[in-house]
Formats: sequence, structure tokens, C-alpha cells
Amino acid sequence: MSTSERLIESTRQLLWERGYVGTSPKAIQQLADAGQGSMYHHFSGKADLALAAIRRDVEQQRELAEEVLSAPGTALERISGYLLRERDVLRGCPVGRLAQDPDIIASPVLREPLEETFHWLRNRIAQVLTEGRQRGEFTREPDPAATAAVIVSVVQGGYVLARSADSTEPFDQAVTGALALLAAHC
Amino acid sequence: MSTSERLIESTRQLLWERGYVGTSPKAIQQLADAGQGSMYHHFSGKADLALAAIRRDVEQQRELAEEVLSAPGTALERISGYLLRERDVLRGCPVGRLAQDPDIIASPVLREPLEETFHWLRNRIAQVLTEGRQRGEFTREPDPAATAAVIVSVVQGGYVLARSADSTEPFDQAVTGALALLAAHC
DNA sequence: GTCTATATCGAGATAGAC
DNA sequence: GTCTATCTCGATATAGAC
Repeated sequence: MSTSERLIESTRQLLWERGYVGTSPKAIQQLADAGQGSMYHHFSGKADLALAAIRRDVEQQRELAEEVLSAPGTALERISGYLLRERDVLRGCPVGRLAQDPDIIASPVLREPLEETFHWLRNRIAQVLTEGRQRGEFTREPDPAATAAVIVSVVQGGYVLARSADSTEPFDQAVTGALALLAAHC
Repeated sequence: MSTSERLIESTRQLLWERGYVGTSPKAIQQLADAGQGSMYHHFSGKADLALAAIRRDVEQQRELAEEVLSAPGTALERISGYLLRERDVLRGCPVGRLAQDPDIIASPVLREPLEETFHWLRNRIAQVLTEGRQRGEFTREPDPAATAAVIVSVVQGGYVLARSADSTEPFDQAVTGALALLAAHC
């Protein structure tokens, strides 16, 4: 793996674990086994490197979501696939995590990938719900946009509860609870 | 207000805005208009001061929640009161925010107030739901514990989406969506 | 209780040699 | 492309005077 590549991957890992504010160039260099000069040759600074790392994060999250959401099956099954997907719950969401970082939110260029990703995800889930409605899968028809926001929020909020409790239990309760509420509409 | 008091309040504000990792003793002192020696006289260090601030945060959040959840009305109305309560959505939750802070989660003593608070909140909401069931307010009876986890997660996740979008819209969608799903059970 | 001095270390970068 | 040197600040305290 190239030095530039190692720097990006190390940054992804550290951003996930420690956030933007808590991640130093020095720590990135050590984890990537790259020198100071090397880092500043490939990237203009911490923010530039973070942007590259974030772009890769959101791309990956999007692929993971698309994989389950485009699977065959009913809307409920596909959303179930999203909610029950294998996750490293106690580590949290590498993308949602950044929403708490003041320097990320204060920077339009660093925040943009987050906004774009969650916007896409909500729309994608709303689309799945709309398809389900059109196929007559719901007896009570849930509002697609609002319900999609619920699904995504439950996952992001589930991470918060799980980390606070140092246990995956609240996350599991939240996703199965959301699934049960939705299933009652079928 | 006493110096000690000003230090705690300044810390609360900075923890909310910048998190634990992003908050320095120096910044706290400046905001509190207190000297270095003053801070280290009243508190043993950053962690000690943060603990005092966090304890005050969780106490306040609990009072705010109890106020709406103990109000008269049906279970749906009381939960609606919790979900629709006035919030500074773009600033996020002062307690949930800390769940993303690696140094908070790594410290049992700093994490404990978060765990305790969310544990209490989930139980309190589950209790409200159970009361509603006993009064026959639900035609389809939702699981209290799982549904309570959904309610709390939706709020915490709603903050994440709102901050990512720099807009309160996703938060509002999520809470109204959750309310609609729950209302369909009545 | 509060102040100033001092100390150590890391953050975040720039400069120029190789 | 990578390395080492250097720079300026801030983080996080401790010490001791007042």
C-alpha cells in the first residue's frame, strides 16, 4: 500500500476512534508509519487529509447500505436488512460520529459529505417504502419520508445509547422495536 | 455567582459545544473569568471539573424529561410531549453528545452518569407505555422496553441528522414519524 | 482563595537538505 | 518523495508567593 494510501486509512481509523478534534497529524503519521514531510507532501494539512478519509468513509457506508436496500424482498424485509445488518455497535458509526465534531460541522467542505450521505440514505429508504406501498405491502400506509427519518435516526441514536451503556443491548432493543412498529403496518 | 460555580457552568457550556477532548482548562478559565490557580484550587484537574459539569447536565436533563413524562394525559400525549419538547436541535444533546467522546467512554467514572441517565429515561418511558396499555389506550400493544428504546434513539439520532444537514428538518421528520408510527397503535 | 512563574509535552506546520 | 530541523502555541499541570 502506498504511503498516501496508508495515511488515508490511518486517518479513517483515528477519525472513527477519536474524532477530528482528537486526532493529531502526529498520531496519523505514526499509525501510517510515515514521516512528517511525507504527510505534508501528499496533503496540505490535517483538514485536507480528513476530507480524503471522510470521502472514503461515506462511499463505503453508502455501498453497504445500497447492498441491503437493493436486495430482493418486501420493503419490510429490505429495511430489516438495513436495521439488522452486522455492525460494530460499540465503535459507533464512522460517519454519524463526525456530526458531533465542532470543527467538522463548522467547515462547509468537511460537513458536506455527511449531509449528502444522510440525505441520500433517507431518500433511498423512503423509496423502498414507496415501492412497498405501491405493491400493497402495507395495510396502514406509513409516510415514506418521515418513516425513513425514523429508521436512520434509530440507528444513529442506538449507537449513542449503546456507547453510553457500554453495551449493545440498547441498540438491539431500538432496532427490533422500530421493526416491530413498522411491521404492525403490514 | 461563585468562582467554583462559574467554572462548572463554563465547563458545561464548553463540553456541550466542543466535547471533552476539545475543551481545554485554559478555555474554561477564560470563559469563567477565573485564574489558573483558582481552578486547580477548586478542582483537581480537567476530569474532576468535567465530572461536576456532567452531573449537573444529567440532573437537568432528567428534570426536563420528568416534567413532560409525568404530565397528565394519555401515554401517547406524554410521549408526544417528550418528543416535541422545545430543543436547541442544532446544538445537540448535552448528554448524548458525550457518548462520542473517547475519553469519556474510556473512563468508568465519567461514563457512569450517561449510562445511568439513559437507563432511567428508557425505563421511565417504558413505564408510561405500560400505564397506557393498562388503561387500554392501545389497540395493538407495543412492547414497552423496545418502544422506549426507539423513542430515545429517535431523539438522539435526530440530533445527528440535523447537525449533519445543518438543519432541523431531519429531526422534525424523525420525531413526527415516530409519533405517527406509535399513534397507529392506538 | 487567587496570583504568577515555570515545566513538559504535543499540535500543527514550514524550510530546506537529500 | 522523504527526512530532519526548527518554530510558535497551546495543553495540562505543579510550585510557591501573596
